[in-house]
Amino acid sequence: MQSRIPPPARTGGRPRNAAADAAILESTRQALVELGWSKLTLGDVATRAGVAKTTLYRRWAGKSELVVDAVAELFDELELPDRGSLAADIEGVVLQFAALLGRPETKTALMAVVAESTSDEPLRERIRTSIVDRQKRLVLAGRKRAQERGELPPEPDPTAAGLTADLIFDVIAGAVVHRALVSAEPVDEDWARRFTLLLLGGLAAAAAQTW
Amino acid sequence: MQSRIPPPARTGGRPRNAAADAAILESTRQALVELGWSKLTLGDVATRAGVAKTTLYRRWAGKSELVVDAVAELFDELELPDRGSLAADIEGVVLQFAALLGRPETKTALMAVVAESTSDEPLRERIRTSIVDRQKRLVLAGRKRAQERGELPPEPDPTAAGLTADLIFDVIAGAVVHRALVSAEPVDEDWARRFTLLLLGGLAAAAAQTW
DNA sequence: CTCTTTCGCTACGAGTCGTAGCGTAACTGC
DNA sequence: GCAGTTACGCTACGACTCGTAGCGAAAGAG
Repeated sequence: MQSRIPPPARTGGRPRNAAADAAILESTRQALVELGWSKLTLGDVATRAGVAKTTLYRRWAGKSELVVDAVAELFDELELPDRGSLAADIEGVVLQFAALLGRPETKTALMAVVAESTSDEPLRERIRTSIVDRQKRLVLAGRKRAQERGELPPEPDPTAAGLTADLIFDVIAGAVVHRALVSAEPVDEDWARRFTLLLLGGLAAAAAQTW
Repeated sequence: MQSRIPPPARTGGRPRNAAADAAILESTRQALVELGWSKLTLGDVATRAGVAKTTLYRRWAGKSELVVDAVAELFDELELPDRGSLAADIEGVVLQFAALLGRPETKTALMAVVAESTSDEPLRERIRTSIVDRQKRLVLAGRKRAQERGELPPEPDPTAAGLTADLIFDVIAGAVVHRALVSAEPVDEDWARRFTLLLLGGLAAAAAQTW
């Protein structure tokens, strides 16, 4: 599940040190904070984790795979508490994304691995399952909840529903990422409120508030 | 304007070869296509451009700065033809962004330099003025045009108007980037149409179409 | 006790980085 | 012209990182 290079799964032999995995991933995050993506070296991570460099290469294929696993763990924390309304739930999602993207280790790592993935299909798939899908869960959960509340109509056509969900996910995640990393402006409660207003009601609603 | 390291601007001395600048930037884009960001080396770019490696270092501080300039030139092409309505103009912006992000050289470079900029403030500012602001122009022009058409109300408060413009820009650019690079799905006319519908009318309008 | 796998360690060739030093080329002002 | 100044191409260099190979020792299974 975690290691890119799985143990041979045969019987017998010395088992892998599971604690080393945790130490390596934690050291990776720490190195990301202190050095950033580009200056992070696997040799340095190995030293921090107290393992040999060769052990690292026996478990992960390279820097990208290791970093994806290291930051993916942070996305496990994502949840979507029921805040009572669709608008409040959206703000909750936005603020959770923002909190994760605010961490220095995710800031520098996420964009870098996505950049790598543009010419590495297996890596892209790895990112999708380890990180992206864990975010998308929240969107799907929020929509389901809104439908149960009657805030959104049910969906007869599952194909169209999937397309719309993908669209909404790209809009939410994309906007937060762009705001946080490209514009480099804070994603605070005020911004989340205005974004939610725009998403729910469109440009007309946003205009009614601020113009 | 282009070179990160400006010529001393004093009188006398041999002038810089301007043609070399163009050759270097073109070679950089070519190398990005063939090698991608991570495998691109300055030595390789210098060889392609037919200049010495030292010349490259005399003009640019490093890989990030060079690549930013190389891809920034592509963003000069951005324009916003009047398509007659706000909706059509938005679709035009989306498709123009998508066309740029579809190029392999921008695909791999944009995310990488943004990742670098998370721990390099001057680089971030450079990206802002060279790339981001050239995109934002289109959003501002589209809004102005829509106001002249009467599709959007005028804006008395310039501060609030600026905040809203920033918000809309993050939503549009973020969604397109996320769709194209993270989700790795095509940004075609169909997607652009559905996105525009969502942006103009909000979730309710999107639901009315597909649910 | 044997077989199997992992681990830490050392060492290595290959490649990249960014810079220094040198001689030459190109342009300006006297 | 001629001196002063800057850009250029070239070579060479130490420092660093990469990913791997080889070794002996450790830890479990049967």
